[in-house]
Amino acid sequence: MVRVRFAPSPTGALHIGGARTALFNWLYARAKGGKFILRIEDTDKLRSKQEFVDEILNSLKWLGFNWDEIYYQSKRFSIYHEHAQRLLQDGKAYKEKAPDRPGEAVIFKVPQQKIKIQDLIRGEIEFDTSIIKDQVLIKSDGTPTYNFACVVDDATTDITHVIRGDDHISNTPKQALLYEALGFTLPKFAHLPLIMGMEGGRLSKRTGATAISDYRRMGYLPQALVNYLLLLSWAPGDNIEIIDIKEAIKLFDVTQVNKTAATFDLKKLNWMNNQYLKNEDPEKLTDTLVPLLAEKNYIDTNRLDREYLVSLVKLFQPRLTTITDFPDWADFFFVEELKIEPEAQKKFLTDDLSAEFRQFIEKLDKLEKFDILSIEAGFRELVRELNIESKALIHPVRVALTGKTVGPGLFEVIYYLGKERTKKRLSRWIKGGI
RNA sequence: GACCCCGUCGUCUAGCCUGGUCCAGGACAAGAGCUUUUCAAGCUCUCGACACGGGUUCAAAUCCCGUCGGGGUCACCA
Repeated sequence: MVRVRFAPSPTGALHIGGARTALFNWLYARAKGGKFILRIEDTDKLRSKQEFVDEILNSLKWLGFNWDEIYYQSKRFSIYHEHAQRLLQDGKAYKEKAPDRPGEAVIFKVPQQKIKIQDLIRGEIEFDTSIIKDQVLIKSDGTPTYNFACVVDDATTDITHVIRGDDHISNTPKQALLYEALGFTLPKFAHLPLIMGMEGGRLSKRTGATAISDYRRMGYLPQALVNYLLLLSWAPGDNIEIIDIKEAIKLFDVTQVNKTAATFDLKKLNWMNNQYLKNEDPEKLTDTLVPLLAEKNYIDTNRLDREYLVSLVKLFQPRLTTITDFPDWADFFFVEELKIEPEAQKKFLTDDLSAEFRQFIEKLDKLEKFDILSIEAGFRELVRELNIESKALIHPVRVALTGKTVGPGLFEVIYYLGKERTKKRLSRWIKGGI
């Protein structure tokens, strides 16, 4: 049975690169009907933090990567010592006391040989281990080193496929030597290309947000982020780009993953997010929006007109790049003190439109039905009477009502704003009032 | 520096393994237009790449070699 693992170190948040590694492991496990195992590499007591463990686990859950087993390296120290002892007894390792350190370290005698690694993605990679110096297995404070703990864990938890970042290629010969020395069978390896930042080099905080939780906070949908990550170094074929995870499980094949490092492109992620957002169930979208709106005091969750809120969400849905665009763009529906963008006011509300606005209000008052079609009919009629272009009045009215030059169709805006609020906002620009 | 990995439009990629159907296809971005009530969406179009040089071959993006370029690793970090 296929058993893969994702082994983050809780010294920081789960980032884009880690998430992609987790995704490919998870996909492989699901595709093969195997197990996806999580291993928390918390041997570094100083840098590992519980908050990061929580953060990583939450991000993984949010992305939908459910795991079948979880291990903590900090709870397995006796296992590492046991295996180190074996190597000591076999004469494959020795102890050494460094002058400036308290205890003794266990060090692996690295055999000098040529070693060939079969990589599922890259094929055969050959190394000459004579340039590798003896490796510390157990540090003088008793904690295992990364390479040692990694090998012992992968072997004792029956990992069949090690799918990890490219940056581990040079660890592979060291680990292979340890497998041999310990008498373990070598798993299969697949080294994923790294994800680079737009400026070249590894994706880093300088280049933009790297933590998955940041993307969540910024209003990205987990499906969109996963879909985007999926397209980095892998393609489902047939020019498919938007693909749901179930379909991806069917099509995924590690051996078809690219060898080339991919650059993280926020613009494409944004496009992807919009694609998912406009097809998202409005009810669900409303659910995620409610806490955000409550936080801004835009709504009172105790007396919420949900149906009304859902219609507002639908109004903006095809335009959203991120979820958080909604509170920013739809603010005028929720606040009584309308903020008018200075630029917008300058552009469309400098001329005196008292007469036009007054007549529009009269039209609205005369409407038999206050619905979108009637509002538009009334508006068109007025424009005809005034003998002006529609847009000559549409733009100023939009700014007066929303404070912005961009937004949904004006007649929908008026309908959902309601007659009273519409009149009130227009009358502000009428000299001498209504 | 040594060792290892990689090199198709600005970016993500298809094609490469199994040479010809590729004067290289799709997507994002950019630009133009349609629609129009702004923006977004949608639709149409444009721009744009096989890193370079040698081979092999009737034929190379595809196979081989070299060069150059990019990246990674060289810790008692993980």
